[in-house]
Amino acid sequence: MKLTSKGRYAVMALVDIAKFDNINPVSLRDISLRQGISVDFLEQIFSKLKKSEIVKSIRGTQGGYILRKKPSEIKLNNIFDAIDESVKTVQCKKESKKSCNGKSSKCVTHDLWNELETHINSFFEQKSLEDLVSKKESRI
Amino acid sequence: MKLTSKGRYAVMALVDIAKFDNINPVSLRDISLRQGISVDFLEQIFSKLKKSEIVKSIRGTQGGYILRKKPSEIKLNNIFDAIDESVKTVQCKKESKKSCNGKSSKCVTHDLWNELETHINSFFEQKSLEDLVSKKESRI
DNA sequence: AGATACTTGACTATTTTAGTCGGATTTATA
DNA sequence: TATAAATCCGACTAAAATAGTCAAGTATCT
Repeated sequence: MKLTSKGRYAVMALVDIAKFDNINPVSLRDISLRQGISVDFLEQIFSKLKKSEIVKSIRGTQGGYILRKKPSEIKLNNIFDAIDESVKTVQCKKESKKSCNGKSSKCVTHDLWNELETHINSFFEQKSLEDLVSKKESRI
Repeated sequence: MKLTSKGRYAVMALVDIAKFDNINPVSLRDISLRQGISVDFLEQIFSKLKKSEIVKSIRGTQGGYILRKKPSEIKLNNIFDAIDESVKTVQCKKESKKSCNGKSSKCVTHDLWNELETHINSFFEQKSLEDLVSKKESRI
């Protein structure tokens, strides 16, 4: 199991924006320079973040991106969902009851993977951008 | 983040063995038929499980694999470590203090990923094969 | 001897990842 | 109004990882 760059970058970029107020838009170029991520790649990521209404874009000179919500209201799972990088432990989502791996009976570890998925997601659901900006480890 | 087939299969296969006592060896062919995983692929996986001393092999007719320890002593993290499928949230393992993503300062989300890794691993460290064989949800 | 099963290592097709590239549109400002 | 700075959009691609397959060998039981 590993985290993809896209997921890591998305969070890094949003933390970067959150740190610089939510009044002035932050350009991808600035994020690129500060975080060391290519502008082209950031564009791809932000296209999705925008569709999911996590950020708002302002075009033209002096443009950039602004968070649509307060940092405390943006949870990590919102971010991962937006860029389609959510946790996937099993393939059989559609016909979860019928077939699992081509076998007719539910696979022996089916419940386990669901549990794992829930466990990881609970982490993402608790962490917000705010937790990352203020490095106080507010929750314990 | 997603779980690979190799990881999923490894656990499925070991649960399968655990279910059939630890006295008679279980052949890969049997596991293959019951779990729907190709024998060739299982061979790859078991080669590693053997190296990590999770299973013992018995060659020849009526041969197969046996667990080396009690199901309660085989934790999921042992399995994932064995097949080299552990959780990886950051690349910068070696020089964790010096550089992160090519930048000189520690990246803004560095601590976050370590936390995530710890969180996921704690799940793997608690779950043993026994928990999966006896579907009683012993914990809680 | 023959069948069964593990052992080993190389090979491969497909998919995913991690970007890059080109061109278009929008907008502030000089 | 021209220009520069930005977002927007879609196609493209090299490299790596995934998910196996394949072939040939060795050990062991009957």
